[in-house]
This record gives sequence, C-alpha cells and structure tokens, in this order.
Amino acid sequence: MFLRKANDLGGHPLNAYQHATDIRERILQVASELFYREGTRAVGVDLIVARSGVAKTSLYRYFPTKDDLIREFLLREDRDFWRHWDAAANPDSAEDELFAQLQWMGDRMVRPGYRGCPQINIAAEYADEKHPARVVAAAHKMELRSRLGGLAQAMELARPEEFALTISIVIDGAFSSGGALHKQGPARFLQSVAHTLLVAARDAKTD
Amino acid sequence: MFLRKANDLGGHPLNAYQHATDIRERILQVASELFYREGTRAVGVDLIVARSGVAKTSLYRYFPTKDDLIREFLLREDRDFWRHWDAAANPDSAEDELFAQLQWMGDRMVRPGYRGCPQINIAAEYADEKHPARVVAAAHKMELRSRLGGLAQAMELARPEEFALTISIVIDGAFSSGGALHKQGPARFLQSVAHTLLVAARDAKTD
DNA sequence: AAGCGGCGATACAGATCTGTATCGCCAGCG
DNA sequence: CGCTGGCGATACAGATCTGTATCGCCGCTT
Repeated sequence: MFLRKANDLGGHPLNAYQHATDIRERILQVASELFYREGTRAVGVDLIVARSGVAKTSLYRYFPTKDDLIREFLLREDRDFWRHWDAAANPDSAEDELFAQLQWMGDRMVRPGYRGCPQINIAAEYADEKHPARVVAAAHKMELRSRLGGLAQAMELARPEEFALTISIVIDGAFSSGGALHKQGPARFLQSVAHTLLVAARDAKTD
Repeated sequence: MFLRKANDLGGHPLNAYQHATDIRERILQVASELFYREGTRAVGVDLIVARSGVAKTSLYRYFPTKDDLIREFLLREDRDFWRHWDAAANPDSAEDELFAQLQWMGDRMVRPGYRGCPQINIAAEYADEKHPARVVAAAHKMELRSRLGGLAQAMELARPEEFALTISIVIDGAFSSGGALHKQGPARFLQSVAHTLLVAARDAKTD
C-alpha cells in the first residue's frame, strides 16, 4: 500500500540528483561500516575519502562536519533497525512478535563483525549528551522502549512499561556482552529470559 | 638505613620512593577521573599533566605510553569494584549478599557524574580486543560472572552458571542504560529483576 | 661536601586530524 | 556552443596529539 521500491528515492526527476544521491550514499555507506567497526573517533575523514573513492570536497558538500556524518550514520543504523523490526511484526500475536524480534536481534550478535550496539557505543565515545549523535541514540532507545511497551500492552500485562523497561535492559546488556553469549546462542538466551519474565509478569497479574 | 617511617609502604628505604609513589598515584587519580568522565580518546596527556600539576616527564616515567596509563586506569577501577564487592560479602546468606551487591551497584548509577561502566565503555573506544585495556576489561567481566556463579552455587540453584550469566547481562544493561532507570531507582530495579529470576530458577529446580 | 637523581618547565619533533582553498575536467543544459 | 556546476585531486592551514630532549633546581645519600 504505502510501500515503495527501495531504489525510489523520492521521485526526483533529474538524473543529476540521482547521481548526487549515489555519491552521498556511497560516502555514508563506507563511513558507516568504518565507524561501526573501528569507532567514530578512530576513523578520520581522510580514510573515508580514500575508501569511498570520492573527493574530500564531495564529503564536506553533503556532510558539513564530521559530527553531521556521525549523526547520519546513527540515523542510518536506526532506520535499518526498525526495518528489521517492522519485518518481524505480527499483528495476530504480540507474544509471538516479541520472540520474533528477539530472534533477529540475537542473530545479529553472532554475525562476524559484531561490535555491539552503535547507539550505545556512541555514548561511550562522546560524553556530551547534547552531541547530535547522542540525541539520535537517546531517541532510538526511547523508541525501543515505546514499541516494547506496545507489545506488553497488547499482551495485557499488568505493568507494561515496567516489563518493557526490563526487556530493553536485558537487550542492552546482551548487546554489550554479546560475546559471552556465544555458547548457547544469544537469540535463545534472550528468548529464555524474556519467557521467564513474561511468565512472572502474568503470575503477578493473577495474584 | 634501617630506620623507616611508619607509612613507608613497600619497605623501600628511601623517602624519595614514597614521594614517587605519591606522584604516580596523583597522576593516575587525575587521569582516571578525566578518562571516566570524558573518555580516554577525548583526554590528552597534556590535560592530565596540567590538571595534576606534574611534569610531563614524570607521567612518562611511570607510564611509558598512554595505553599503559589507560590500562592502569581500568585496573584501578577493577580494584575499586571488588573492594566494594568484598565489603558487601555475606558468608551467612548468598541470597542476601546478592541483593546487597546489587544495592551498591544501583547506588553507583545515581551518582552525579555517572557515565556507565568503564570496562564496557573501553570496548566501544578500542576495536582491537588485544588492546591492553580491553584485556583488563574482559578479565573483569569474567571475574564478575565467576563470583555471581559462586553465589548461585551457594544458593544451590539448578543451573548456577546460567543464572550468573543472566544476572551479569542485566547488570551490564543497567550500567549501559542507567539513565532510563532513574525514576524508580536502579538498585530497586536490579533487585526486583533478580528476585524474579531467582524465584523462577528455584521453581524450575522443583519441577 | 659532592653528586646523583627525581622533578618541573619548556621546547620540540613528527604524526594526524578537521576543514578549506584551488586547480582542471567534463557532463548536462539553455 | 558556451556556461554552469558537480566532481576528483591536491595542497594547505591550523589545531592537537603522543612522545622525546634539554635545561636547571633541589633534596637526599654517601
């Protein structure tokens, strides 16, 4: 219905715009991979320029400062995250959806170059909460708690916000310490903990 | 030669050694506060030198490289962490001890300058797992799971290691997202989640 | 009393970082 | 056909960073 093709970038009629978008996208793609893998402070703009094969002037045309580029990196990660989330949506069963969401999150943690949650990592790199990237990160975590709260409400739990907060904390912990979960698989772990907390929340309701 | 001052720590006969220890400690103290508050990459050695009022040569005498200083910073945090842990030990009741440990950890998260767990933050700043500071951080998290496993065993839980891992994940999540817990108080939150998980673990045992 | 060494202060070397300025090229447009 | 403007390439400015070299001072030890 409202879905458009992935490469339909807003209906710009001019090829020049398309070309410009390609360059901007390429820069952002290369920067995002380097930022995630090495950290934003460890990667200089010169490296991004060299790896993406564009001119430095092009980078600074689309991203006036490096902080802007970092911010766009996190926004890109944010969009990707919710794209996976929406793909796992299940209008028929909030409980099934919760476990489906935990499944793909857990799967992420076993991918080769996994380096934790970029939204969390950015808070370690920049102490200033007003940093544009940290604003994006804070909004991301708020949105996650909000969506978990929606699921909890659909499951008719007694205290949906408390349940959502607890699940989000467990997710953040798994994101941070994903390496320690490699044995059994992070997805199974997350689902197991969520199941325990869910049963407890329902028992409390019937008390 | 054999006369020593009462506060002569390591048996060194020279007063100069005592003085040297003071200077080293002062550098490490100032560096630790700055590293924790701003991040290790954001703080240069010149700032540490200026704030501690020592000579740059002194800093590099005791810490050959900045990475060494960062490593010592994490070791210092590690020692401080276990000092608090040992102070909350309770040989009579592992369960009481668990909640006591979660109490002081939660209390840490509401202190004014709280900026998360330094051992976790360092992993976001340095991608290389071989970095000396990351080695310290990994050992710290291993030790935490080990001690939690000891408590779980003392509580005679069916699967102590699984319980310990879960609790450690929850703690890490709370460390990362401590800000979101400010409403009710992180300590209460941690204890509440731990209580739920503990009850569930005991129910599973009796099945 | 002499000197050895820790210490502060300062300058410096060399690398790296962000961001700008300047050039020439070339494709698309009127 | 000429102009405009995005683009690549390069040099550069200015700041900052880690780590070293060099000086003189002063307290302790021998």
